[in-house]
Amino acid sequence: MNQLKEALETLKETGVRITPQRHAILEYLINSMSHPTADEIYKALEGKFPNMSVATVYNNLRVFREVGLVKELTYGDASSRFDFVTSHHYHVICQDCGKIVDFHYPGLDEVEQLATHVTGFKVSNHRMEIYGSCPECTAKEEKKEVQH
Amino acid sequence: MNQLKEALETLKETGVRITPQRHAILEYLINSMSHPTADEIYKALEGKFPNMSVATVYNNLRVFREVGLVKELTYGDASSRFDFVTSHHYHVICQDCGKIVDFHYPGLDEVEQLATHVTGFKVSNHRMEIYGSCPECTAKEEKKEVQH
DNA sequence: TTATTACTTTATAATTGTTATAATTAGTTT
DNA sequence: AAACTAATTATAACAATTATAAAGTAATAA
Repeated sequence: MNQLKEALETLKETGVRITPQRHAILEYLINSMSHPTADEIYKALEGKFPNMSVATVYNNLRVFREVGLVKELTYGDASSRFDFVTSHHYHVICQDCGKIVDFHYPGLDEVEQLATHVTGFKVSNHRMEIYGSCPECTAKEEKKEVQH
Repeated sequence: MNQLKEALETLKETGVRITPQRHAILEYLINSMSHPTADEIYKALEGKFPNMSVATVYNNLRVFREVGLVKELTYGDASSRFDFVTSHHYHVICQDCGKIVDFHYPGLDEVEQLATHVTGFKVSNHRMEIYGSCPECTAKEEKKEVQH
């Protein structure tokens, strides 16, 4: 149940030192139900750590990613978003407002297997995202249509 | 058969002017069996168009994307790669050398439908990529193992 | 304890992919 | 041809991220 405790345990096991900053970043990632950017994390912890550098946030997010605690979701020019890894899930992303909603679905093992077979790759993982318009944005769009 | 001709036809239909630069970029995208970055395209066409600006490449790739001729694959900080849209296919990406291989697979309509149902989003499309190690890199890796 | 070493954070500079801007050129429409 | 619109160029700006060097902190060894 206590994800933070488990995460800290993982850090210990992998020999990653648990600094106050790391603790805080992890805690924030777990509690935040959103998928924050590095900058959002940085700003959120400004109160607690007035001297913390942005680089620290980036460094530690990378550390967490390498240990497998955190997933990085990249979007070209825009900021990456970071997601504390819990169970296997995908993301549904609103193309209008950028909102990200978790979407639980069994892993696409079949696809991985076929890809292995067809390409000869040693497949390790995959990424899937679903794009569309969230209910709120869809509603707004329809309102506009009516006014025309 | 002639993809370039079809693409130019699409441009005409959508009222996008066919400039020499656009023609060349499209041609390069279609003939290149790789998935070039904007910069690669820029460099490849330097000979033909010594005065062409990088901005032109970016602008036109955006135009092509908006018309649906081209797909943009974003990777966080790293350069986007651009893929001329042919039939529906996915990509298998080597995490060691970055090679991208096309992978034909029926669209994941089922997943989109479920996402629509569960999240209330108006789903328009999805993105899937498979990551792993290509045969060449796997071989290299195994060679290393033996030497240890 | 003290000395040594390795890790971490901080502050800042540098890098890089991409976009915005303004001026120029080319194409279209009247 | 004149007026208008779109496209290209050259350059500057921007924003996300990373590299670097200095300073701080913790772990280990003597």
